[in-house]
Amino acid sequence: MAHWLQVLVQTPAHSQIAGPLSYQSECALSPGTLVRVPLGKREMLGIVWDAPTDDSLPVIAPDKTKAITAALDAIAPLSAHWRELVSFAASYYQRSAGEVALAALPPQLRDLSSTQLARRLKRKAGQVKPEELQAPNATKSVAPTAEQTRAIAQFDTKDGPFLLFGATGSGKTEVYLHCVEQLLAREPQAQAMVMVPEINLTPQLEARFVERFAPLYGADAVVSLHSGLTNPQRLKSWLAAHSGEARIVLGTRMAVFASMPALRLIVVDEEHDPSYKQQEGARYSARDLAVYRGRLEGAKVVLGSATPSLESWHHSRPAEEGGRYLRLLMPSRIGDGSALPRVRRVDMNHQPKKTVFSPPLLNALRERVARGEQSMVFLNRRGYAPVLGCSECDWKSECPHCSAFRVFHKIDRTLRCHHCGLTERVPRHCPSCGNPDIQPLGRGTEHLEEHLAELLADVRRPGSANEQHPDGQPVRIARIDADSTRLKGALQSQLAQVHAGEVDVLVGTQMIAKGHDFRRITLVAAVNPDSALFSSDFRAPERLFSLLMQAAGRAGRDAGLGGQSEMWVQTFHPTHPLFEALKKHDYPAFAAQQLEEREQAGMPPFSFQALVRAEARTQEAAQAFLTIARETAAALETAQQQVTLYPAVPMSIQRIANVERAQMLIESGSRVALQRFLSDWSAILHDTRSQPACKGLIRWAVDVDPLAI
DNA sequence: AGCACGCCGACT
DNA sequence: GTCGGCGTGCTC
Repeated sequence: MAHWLQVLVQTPAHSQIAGPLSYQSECALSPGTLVRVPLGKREMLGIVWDAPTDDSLPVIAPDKTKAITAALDAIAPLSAHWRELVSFAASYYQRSAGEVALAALPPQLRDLSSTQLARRLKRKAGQVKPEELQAPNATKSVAPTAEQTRAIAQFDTKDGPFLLFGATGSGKTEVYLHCVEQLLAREPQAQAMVMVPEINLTPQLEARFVERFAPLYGADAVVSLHSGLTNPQRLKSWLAAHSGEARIVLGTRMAVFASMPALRLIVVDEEHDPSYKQQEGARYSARDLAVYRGRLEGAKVVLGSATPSLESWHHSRPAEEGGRYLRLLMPSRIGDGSALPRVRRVDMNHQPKKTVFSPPLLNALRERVARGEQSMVFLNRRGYAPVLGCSECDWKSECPHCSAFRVFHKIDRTLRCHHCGLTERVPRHCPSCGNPDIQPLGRGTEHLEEHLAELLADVRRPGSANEQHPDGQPVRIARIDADSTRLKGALQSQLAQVHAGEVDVLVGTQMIAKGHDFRRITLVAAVNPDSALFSSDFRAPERLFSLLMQAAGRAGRDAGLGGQSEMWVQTFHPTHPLFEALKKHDYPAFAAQQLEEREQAGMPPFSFQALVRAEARTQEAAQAFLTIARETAAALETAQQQVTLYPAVPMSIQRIANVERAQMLIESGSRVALQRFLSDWSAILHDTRSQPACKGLIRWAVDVDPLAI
């Protein structure tokens, strides 16, 4: 007796087969079971999916169906909750369920045959677990502050979702630890998930959770899930989470899809961070899915940030005004001496032209070096100069394959395109007119590092008696950016140098603003943050404010030095509301002002957006695809209802690696209306591809709730 | 996406 | 005469 099964496989986004495929099986298999199925000439991993409720099966000719190759029944079926999460994500972000489901599983599960997998699981089961756990005597939990206690008490008595709005250094991690601890103690099976935005932040988080929970539940109770793991490690973590053996899963955005049978708490740390939005394939927001999943599974959700996303802040307005999240406030830094740093604005209109380091900032830096304190200088542009130009003709270092300039890297005398990767040696003469005088235009971190070394060459840091320089040693400057940390482990070792006090001034990109706890830094300077103030991206101010607040949070974390710590901002617009709010460390004021602007302009969170992006050989083909899809959409009933389709436009970087890019914005005041339209429209989008005018189209994709437009 | 089939240039 | 270029088309 053969059974019909609906099976999801990793069907490519643009293939015609989007839904589950029909297979036959000797025995009935419950939904969620992993299977291996033949597809064309290949054998693939599949997941038995729920049959459609209207039992119109099979839709496909019975003689075309094949039998499944094997059922991987050594692994428990994925739960109904997990399947619902996948189905929701697929439909919300306009991708096939198969793509979302299979991408959410550890890659090795796809690669291993059923026998290989069985072997692996057996080996795992054979491992002996330590019988006795260490007595929890080592748990040296510090007494929580009054603010932490209040936040924890609210977490305990309310359902959430919660927005934990806590200043940098207010001890948010301690609150997470407490919430997790209480929850796991109360229920013997309960599991918790804690997400962080970046892989770089997982080691220190893991250390804290292991320190706290390994004595209570064993070392295997805490696992990590992120793309830095090897495939076997990832499979191991995934299986531990899936079996319930792991009580705590730490990870990056991919962790939101971890299979956890008894999930009771999801923490999203630094919830405002753009890294939570996947930027390829299914472009999901792990933060938003965490909230959805929490509601689905009855797990509490805590979003934490010192500078919440305006979406989350808006959602956490008072319930009377329609807020859905509960705001937990922790405004104070821990420790008496460690007040928030004083913010000092330098009006660059009053400085000599082309000044990089204004005299007052330079003096402040010199003083810190002379006192043996550390400073951090921050510029969001790596390389030596963003453009190289000829002084005689109008040649500029344009990339031949992209509509962008190649960046001058003095360190290896190369011109590098940061978009397509093209790297060439810097020409000796202007390639256009032969003039040997080629000038760097603008400044990057490499230049800053070099320039600072010249400016501070005469400063001596305090020497101790046993050193060979009785007058003190010259200043030590280090640079941390994507270039200096390219090699594996380089970031960790560079950070260690800073921590060890072997660096006086640290120059870097936003990489150094995030998360790293530099205790001895007393001055942070943003050299040139103005460009974000007038960016065409309406979220640029939000990102800048968050970045500057985080950078400021790096200063003066050591209680002993906190009193004198400073955040410097060089700007041509010192009275801009963003800097006014920054000076007062007043996120709520900044958010109120931004939300007002957004409401006036009808932008998120007061409207909902989706973007269709097209890539093609020619700009015409990319735009033709979008324009035809837009014109065809007009016939749809749902297109008339509260949905606006804007004309197709070239993307801000129009060409990358000789691929032309265009996009089209869709906006609606109603999330539901937008969703209805998108799902109606997707068939049209797929069909549009075959139009003659779209010849040369390479790919297209929908981005729901895009972060950058 | 893979992996086929399918029809035109430079090689043992 | 073949090896192989990647252009279209299918996969329950």
